[in-house]
Amino acid sequence: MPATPTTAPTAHPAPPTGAAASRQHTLRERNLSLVASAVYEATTPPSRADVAAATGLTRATVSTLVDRLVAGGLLAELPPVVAQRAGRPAVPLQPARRTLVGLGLEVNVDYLGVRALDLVGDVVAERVVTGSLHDSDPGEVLARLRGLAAGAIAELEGAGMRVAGARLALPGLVDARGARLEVAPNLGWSSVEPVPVLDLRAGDGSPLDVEVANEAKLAALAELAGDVPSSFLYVSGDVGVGAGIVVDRQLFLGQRGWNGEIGHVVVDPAGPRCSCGATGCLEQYAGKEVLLRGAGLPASAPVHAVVDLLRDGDDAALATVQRAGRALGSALATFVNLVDVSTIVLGGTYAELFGWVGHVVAGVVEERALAAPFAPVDVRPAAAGPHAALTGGAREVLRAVVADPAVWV
Amino acid sequence: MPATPTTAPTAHPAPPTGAAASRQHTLRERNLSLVASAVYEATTPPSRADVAAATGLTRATVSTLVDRLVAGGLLAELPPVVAQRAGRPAVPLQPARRTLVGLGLEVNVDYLGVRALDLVGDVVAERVVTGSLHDSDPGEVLARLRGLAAGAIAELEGAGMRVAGARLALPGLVDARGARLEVAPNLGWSSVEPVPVLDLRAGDGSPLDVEVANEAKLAALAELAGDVPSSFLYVSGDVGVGAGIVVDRQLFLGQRGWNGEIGHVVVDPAGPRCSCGATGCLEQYAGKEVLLRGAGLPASAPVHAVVDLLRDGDDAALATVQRAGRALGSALATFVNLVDVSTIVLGGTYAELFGWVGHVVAGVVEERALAAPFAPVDVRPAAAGPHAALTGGAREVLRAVVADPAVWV
DNA sequence: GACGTTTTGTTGTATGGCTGAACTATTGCG
DNA sequence: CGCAATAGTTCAGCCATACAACAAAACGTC
Repeated sequence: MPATPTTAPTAHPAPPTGAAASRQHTLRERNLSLVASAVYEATTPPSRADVAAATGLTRATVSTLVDRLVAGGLLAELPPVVAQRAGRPAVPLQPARRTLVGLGLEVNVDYLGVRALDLVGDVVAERVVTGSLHDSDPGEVLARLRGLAAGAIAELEGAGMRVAGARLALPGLVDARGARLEVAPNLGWSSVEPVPVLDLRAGDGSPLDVEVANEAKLAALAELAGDVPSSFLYVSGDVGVGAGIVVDRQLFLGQRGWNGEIGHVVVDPAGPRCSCGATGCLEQYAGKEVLLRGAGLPASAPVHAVVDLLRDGDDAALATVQRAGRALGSALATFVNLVDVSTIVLGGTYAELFGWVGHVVAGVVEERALAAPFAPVDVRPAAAGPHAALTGGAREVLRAVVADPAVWV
Repeated sequence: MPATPTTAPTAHPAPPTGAAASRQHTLRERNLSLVASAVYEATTPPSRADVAAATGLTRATVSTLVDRLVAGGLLAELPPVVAQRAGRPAVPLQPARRTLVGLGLEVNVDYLGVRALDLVGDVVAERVVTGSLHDSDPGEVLARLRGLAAGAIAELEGAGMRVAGARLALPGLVDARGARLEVAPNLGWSSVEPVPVLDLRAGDGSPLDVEVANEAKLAALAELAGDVPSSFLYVSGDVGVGAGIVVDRQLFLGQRGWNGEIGHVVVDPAGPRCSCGATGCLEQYAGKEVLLRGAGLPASAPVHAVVDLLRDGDDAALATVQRAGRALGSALATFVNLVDVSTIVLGGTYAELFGWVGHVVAGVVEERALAAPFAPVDVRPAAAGPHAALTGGAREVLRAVVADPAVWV
């Protein structure tokens, strides 16, 4: 720019505005990513010709790109299927198995764990340890997590796989660069930089790419593995209530990745006081501990205990869950009005209680969402299993690989 | 020369299968856009060498690209300034004046109008007609707007300018393609397709690229002309209350562009009934007509009348405005928690009343926004003048031109 | 005021990556 | 068995950029 602040005149300084110049090399990187994505996102293993048709590239170009990806261990050729039509049989392509893996890490209030996924989505390693981490010591907990992760990495590399990186899910506010946890109220952590503490390394000693992210956001990404629309809202119900916004299969993060804090939406200004200082926050109606206590159970009981009470037709449990459903519905209607998505995925606690809260939430949302008459809002339970954030974190690493495969070939 | 309908990505969500193959031609288009943007966004007219340094391209490449843009009427060379240092003096580059223009159109409750901006941001044509359009007939009103626009287009083309396209701002829900207005409660319109009704054409008869968008969102874009951070929330206070979310200088639209409907956020479930069917919506506390009536004025009075009362220390006006400020603050805190931005720009009615509502809003937001302790929320009045959506619409057209200049050279 | 220095902008020539068309490979079908 | 159909490969051509040398237009300095 004209008055370039501090640019050295000699070297190749990165452009300040983020948009980089396109050279021929850029072109190849983009098309490499395009081809990788086409294979990665296809429902049936496509041939080179299929990829060419899907991307608009010529078969010649696709061939060279595919060859490179196969050599780099990102794609694999399957044995040619017996064709039922004329012509040379196609060679189906698939993401490679057991070559590159992504690591999902998580520290949450009730457990900590590691999960590794390869490019086809298979879980190739997993270690989960349960136990309360309420008001725990970050250094001590992260050291334990480091142990779990190091074990998994050693096991994976022993089996000939490369670890592409890791994502650490935490139930709190994480800064923009994915380096620093500002605060996680339910863990009792604040101002923690977990990456250097974890200090994860590959077998050859080279440091692993590790980034921290919010738990609800990574859990949202786990849903993308299943049959879900390209835009949705994921609500993670636990002790706190968080959310992830996915638009066009991509996380929307806002300015600093601190969006989706639905737990502190005002449900009723005259409601009970919340730990955040305000009154009538959603968490005071639909937080896990409030739900448990409302059903007459200790705050540390498993959610399944509430389900048992509901099955028995317990009045207190039913009333509490309905009250929570109405509050959640009201908050979600606000969310839908402000963010505009037509699918809401209820995860965590709410997935378990879906049979009892689902229709209550859907009813209130339908009533208050402005766009509902034109596009009804679909409320559904989460499809990803337990510890969804682990899967989401691992998937996120692999997504980054597919989005920029040049580094790995 | 003809106003070719552009396929450039506009303010609306891209189709799902976005990524296209990159060929050499793509490369040139991208770099052309990069160079155009560099000049367009620079604070001081940069030289070719400055642009090369900023983009990372070589001076040779920048030269050929700039030459093409100059020939196409997107850039202009300024007379070389007398250099105060050694070396051949640089030729400063600027967006071209009076060559390509963007058209902003608007139909709102109190007025309709047209405004044309050229690439340097000068207003080169304007026609605004005031008068109530409450419960008006779409066909009749759009015919009047068509007259205004056609007059402006003829005037501009008479002066040798090309019209690149137009954006029509409407106070309601607009569909994803920017073609159809679903509903605009305060106009009493629903299910309108304004583009064929307007049927705007260039002098040679070729159809103009016209897209419809929400008024608050286009008004938000108008703020980008001034000194505003790259991410902010714009709130447009009028009869209804809408908002635009800008992240990284780009509108965030959600799945279908229906986000930001803050007017129907629940402030108090026990509050008054709203026209949308629910109770206690923000609009019932901070809508323009509620404000006016609360101050003892007729609903059709200008906002300035309230300012006069406030200056005189009128108790009813003061109480009403403070109540509105608290409600708005509460809704905005929710917004900030859900979307994560640290700057709130108050526009429309609230810009005029800023001296009285600003600190009230800021106080409530600071209290309820979860991230406030780490990053205080800045609440400020809008900088763009009246009818901001007109400016925003025109700017949006020009942004699309700069983002894909290949069509216009 | 001639000359070296510095910075800008403009020539060439080289190179990398994609296209398009021709070619080979492998099947089904009559 | 020959032909049509489809998949994948080879190779010349093209296009946009990089790189390097050069021309242009200032300043500084003795």
